[in-house]
Amino acid sequence: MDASDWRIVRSTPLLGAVSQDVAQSLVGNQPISVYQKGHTLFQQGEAADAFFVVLGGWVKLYRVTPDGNEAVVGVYRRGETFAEAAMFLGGRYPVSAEVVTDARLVRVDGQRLRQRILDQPELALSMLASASYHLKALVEQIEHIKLLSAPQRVAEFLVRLSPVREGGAAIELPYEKALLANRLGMKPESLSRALAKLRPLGVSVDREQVSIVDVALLAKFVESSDRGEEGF
Amino acid sequence: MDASDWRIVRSTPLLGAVSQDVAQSLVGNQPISVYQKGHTLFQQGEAADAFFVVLGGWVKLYRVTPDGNEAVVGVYRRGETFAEAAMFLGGRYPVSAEVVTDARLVRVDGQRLRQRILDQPELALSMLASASYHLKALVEQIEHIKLLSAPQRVAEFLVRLSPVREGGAAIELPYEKALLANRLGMKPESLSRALAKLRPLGVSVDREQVSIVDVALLAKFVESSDRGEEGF
DNA sequence: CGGGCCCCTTGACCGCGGTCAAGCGCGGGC
DNA sequence: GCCCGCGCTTGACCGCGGTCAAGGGGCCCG
Repeated sequence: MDASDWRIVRSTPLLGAVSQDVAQSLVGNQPISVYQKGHTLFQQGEAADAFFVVLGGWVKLYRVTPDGNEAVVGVYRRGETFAEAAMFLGGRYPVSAEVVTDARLVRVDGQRLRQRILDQPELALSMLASASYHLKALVEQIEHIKLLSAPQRVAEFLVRLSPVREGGAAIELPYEKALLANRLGMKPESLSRALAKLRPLGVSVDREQVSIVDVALLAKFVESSDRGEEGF
Repeated sequence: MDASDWRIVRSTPLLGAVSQDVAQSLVGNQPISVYQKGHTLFQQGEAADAFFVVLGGWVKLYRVTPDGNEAVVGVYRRGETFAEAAMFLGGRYPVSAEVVTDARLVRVDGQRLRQRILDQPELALSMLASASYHLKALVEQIEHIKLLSAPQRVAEFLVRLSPVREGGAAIELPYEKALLANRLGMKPESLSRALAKLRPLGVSVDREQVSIVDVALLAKFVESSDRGEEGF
C-alpha cells in the first residue's frame, strides 16, 4: 500500500477519525486485493468475517430473491467502506457483494476489529458514525423510491454528483447504465426515457458524459411537487 | 419504572446485552414520558441529543418532502428502540418521529451515552449490533418496495406478524390502516385492494382482525416469481 | 474495411397502483 | 333513536413505468 492508497484509507469516515496507529494496525499491513469485474466478494447469509475499503473500482451490494431478481441497495467507490456493520448482526451478511469493474480493495479482518474495539473506544465511536452514515443513505433511498418519479430520481442523482450547486456542470456517469438504473430502482429503458425527459431542463447526454446547463434548475425539478412535470 | 417496564427494557437488543449496572445507569433513573397521539418527538434536522425505548404504544419515523408528502421509514413498538444511531451522525436526526397512539417511552440522554461508551466498550458492541439490526431492516424494506407487488408486500407483512410459520393464525393489525399503507409504501386504497386480492389465498379481514388459513401458503405467495398472481 | 456483438435507445402495449369520487358501516352526540 | 362524521371499501379512470421487440451506433476482431 503506497502513500496514495493510505490517503484514501484515511479519507473514510471510519478510518479517518481514529488515531494513526489504530488505523495502521487494522489495515496497514493488510495485503491489497485485486479483483476483476464480476467477482463475488460474499453472498447474503454467509458468515461476515470482514469488511472492506475501496481503493479503486466499484462494488455493488444487492439482494436476490428466490426467483433470481436482484435489488441493488448500494454502490461503493474509492474512499468508501462497506459491510462494517454486518459483522455485528449475528455474523451474517444481509446482502451480497459483487465487483462490477476491476477493483482494488483492502480486506479488514472482523475478529481483529472486534478485539480492537474493546480496548479502543474511539474506534467504536467511528464505527457508529460510519454505520449511521449508511443508515442515513438507506433512509434517503427509501424516501426517493417512495415519493419521487423516475426522472426526479435521475435528476437527484445528477445533482448529487455535481461538484456545484448552481450554474453549469459536466459530469461522467460513474458506472454503466444498467447498474445505475437498478441502483435507482428502475429498468434501463426507464433510465433512457428519464434522461430524455430531462433534456428540456438542460441535460444532454453523450455516452457516459453528461452536461448540465443549470444544476439549480435540476434541483428545483427534484423538489417540484407531485411526481409530475407540472407543465414545465 | 416497574418490573414489567424493566423487563421490556432488557428485552431490547441494545440494552439487553450489556451488564445490569450499565443498563441501570442509562435508563434506570430516567422518568417515563407519556405522550398522546399526534405528539411530535423530534423533527428531521434537529439536534439528536437522545434516543428512545418504547414501553408501550407506537411511534412512526418518517421523512417529509418540501411539498408536504411523507414517507414512513419505520414504525416502532413495545420493546424496540429508535434513533440510537442518529446521535453519531453530526448530531442530527435524519428523520422525524411522531407518536401515533398514546405511548409510554423512556428517553435516554445522548451525552451520557457517549461518555459511557468510552469506558464501557461492551456497550459499543451492543450499539453496533442494534444499528446493524436497523440497517438490515432498511435493506429489506428497500428490497420489498423494489421487487414485490402491493399484495405481496401486504402478505409479507402478515407472515412476519404471524406467531407461526405454517397452519392457521389470527392476528390483529397493529396500527390503523392509513399508517400501515404508508409503512408498506402504498395508499390506503391500494391496501384495501391488496387485502381483497389475498382473500382467495385464505386471508379474511374484519376491522383490524385478520385470520389466515395457512401462513405457509401466504409465504409461498410472497416468494412466487414475478409480481403477478400466476394464474390460479 | 466489413461483420457481428453489445449496449443503448425508441416505440407499442399493458398492468399496477395512484387519484378522484361515491357508497357503506360503525360509533358518538344531542 | 336519529344524524352526522370518519375510516374503510369499491368503482372508474389514467399515467407511470415494466415488458417485449426492433432499430441504431460504437468497438473489437477477423
